[in-house]
This record gives sequence, C-alpha cells and structure tokens, in this order.
Amino acid sequence: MAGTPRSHCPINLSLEVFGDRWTLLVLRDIIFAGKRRYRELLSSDEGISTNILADRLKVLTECGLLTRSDDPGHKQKVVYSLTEPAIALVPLLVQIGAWGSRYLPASEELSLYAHVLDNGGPAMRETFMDELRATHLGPSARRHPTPPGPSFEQAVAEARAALAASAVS
Amino acid sequence: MAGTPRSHCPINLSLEVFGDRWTLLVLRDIIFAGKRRYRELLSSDEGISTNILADRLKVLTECGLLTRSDDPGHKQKVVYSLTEPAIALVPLLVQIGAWGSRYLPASEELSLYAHVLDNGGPAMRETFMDELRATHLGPSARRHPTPPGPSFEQAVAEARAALAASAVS
DNA sequence: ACAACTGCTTGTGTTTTGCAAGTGCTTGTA
DNA sequence: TACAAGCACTTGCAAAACACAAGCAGTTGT
Repeated sequence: MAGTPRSHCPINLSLEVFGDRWTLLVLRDIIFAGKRRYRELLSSDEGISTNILADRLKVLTECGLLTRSDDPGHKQKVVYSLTEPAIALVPLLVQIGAWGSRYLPASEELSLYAHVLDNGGPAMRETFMDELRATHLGPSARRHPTPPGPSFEQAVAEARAALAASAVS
Repeated sequence: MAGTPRSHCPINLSLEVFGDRWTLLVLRDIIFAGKRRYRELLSSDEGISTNILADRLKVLTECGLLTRSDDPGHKQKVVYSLTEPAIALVPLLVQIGAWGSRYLPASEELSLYAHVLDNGGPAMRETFMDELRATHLGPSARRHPTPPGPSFEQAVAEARAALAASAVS
C-alpha cells in the first residue's frame, strides 16, 4: 500500500488508499455511527474480521486519515480520531451512498443519511463536516462559527418520520 | 460478487460492486479516455492484467454497468458501452479525483479533469454526462436539448493553458 | 500464404482475505 | 485478593483473489 504508485492519476492514487471492500466501511462507521474504539468498529453490520480491521486501522493511521490516542482514564482503551483528509471524504461517501441507494437494493432507513446530505446541499454537508471537526479535531477546528443550515440530525429525524408515514399509507 | 450481500447499507452495496483496485479504473478509461475496446482498456496507465480486465468487464456487464456489442463491420471486434447507472457514477469519479488531487501526489495534468468537472458545478457535469449518453446510449438518450453550460472539452483546454502558463512563470 | 491483430483463456506462483483461536494486559466484582 | 470479564490486537491456516506470462481460435490486411 505504501510502495511506488502505479500511476499519478488522482483517481488511481485514491483507490490505492481506499480502493477495497473494507476501508471506506470503517470510515463510514466512524463518520456516521460515531464509533471511535476497536470493539465498536469490530461489530459492523458486515462482520469485518479482526485481523482485517487491525490492518485497516494501521494503514489509515499510517497514511494520515486517522490518529490513534490512548484514553487517559482507561489504560488499555484507545480512541481513533478522524483527520481533515478523512473528513474531506464525506462528500465522497455521500455520493457512494446516493448511488447505491438509487441503483442497488439498499435499505431505505440506511439510505436516509445519504439522501439528506445529498439533497441538503453544500451547506448541510459543511455543517455535518464541521461537527466532525469539533468532535475529532477539537472545537477550535470548526470553520463556521454558526451552522449555516438546518441541523443534520434534525433533517434525518424529519426524513425518518416522513419515511415511516409513507410506509403506513 | 453476486452472492448474498453482507448488508443492505447503500455504501456497502456500492463497494460490493466497485470496491476494488481496478473496477473504477476501467470505468474511468471508458468515461474520460473514450476507450471502448478490450485492447484499448488493456493499455491503461496502471498496467491491468488481461485476466483481471476480462473478469471486470464480465462482472460490470453482468451487473448492468456495461453492455457488450459486436462491431458489425469487423467480426471479431467488440464494443463496450456505458449504461445509465455507469454514467451516473461520473459525480462519484469526480469526487474521487478531486480528493486524490488535493491530498495525494497527483499529476496536475491528470487532475484537470476532476477540477474542471468539480468546479464547473452540476451544469457542467450534466453536459458531460449528456455527451456520454449520446455516445453510448444513442443521441435520443440525451436529457438536455442544448448544453446548459460551457463545453467540458473547452474548459479543460482553458485549464490546461492556464496550467502551462503558470508552469512557465 | 501468412503475419498481425482480435478478445480473450489457461497455468503458475504470490498476495490478500476470512475464520477461529489465542495473547498479554487492565478492570470490575466478590 | 482471587478471578472472570473486557481491552486491543496477534497468530495460524485454508481459501480466494491477484499478477505475470504464455497460449488460442478466429479474422483481417498485405
């Protein structure tokens, strides 16, 4: 993964970082499910193997998408945090989710996140990314002093309610 | 690849389709380099193996992202065409390229495509996608009677000229 | 007639993956 | 102060995917 790149095409370079079946799922769980620790990430919906997870966390840390830090209150606990390049992958994950929910048999419930962030436009994505910055990089890493749009969680809740209402009818 | 999905998360389902090191590169060459035939695709910058290419073309055809048709004027020539779901991957490829050109040591020349389509906004992407529809699905598959924005090729040419000028200075 | 080209297929060795079990250490509980 | 439970991984092994090279049947151009 850290050898000489096959080409300097930006798409190829990106795929050499996260072009596999698991890397983006790990980031998805950190970004959208708020998982920060090994055990949490191990219990993904897809059942990632423990050796694969350990390897991906190592690679993601090495290439600067995650940082690993000890939990001061618990000697053997570890917390993984997103870096700015990883937070910058949010629009990409949204696109992947939007495409999958349109063309593949995806769960409507799980598709809400992609739809809300896709239809919410750049403002909602920036709000969401800024909350990730506050959580993972510290409150001072925010780029917008006040959310420029409606809250992501609020929009998801509304979309969930709308979905439930349409399912009843 | 066609077994029972690990989960119905739209991101996971997408990754089960194109979550590997080669699939999106094949689509990249068809979409951005205009390659349509096996030999053309075989000579990618990254040096894809012939058996891997054959497998990916088979899988992409089976899952509805490509269609395979014989060249009427040449008995052993084959032409691969994009389907609408594959054309719908353009914004995703643009995001991947934009991220890679920002955070990885990408070629500036090759990053132009991503930058132009990213900065050009939805209008330029729609124009580009509509040209793919005309080429791969037939002129009647266009969704916009007249291009709503400046031409993609023209914008790339301008960006290339600007890049060359900045390299001189 | 024949070399070159078409889209692949086959064989072989290496790398990656998936699954299960285990490891060393820390923590909470009786 | 035992001792089970929890923590983040590591190790071993079989199966699958991948990379590289060679080959193949049919078609085309000269």
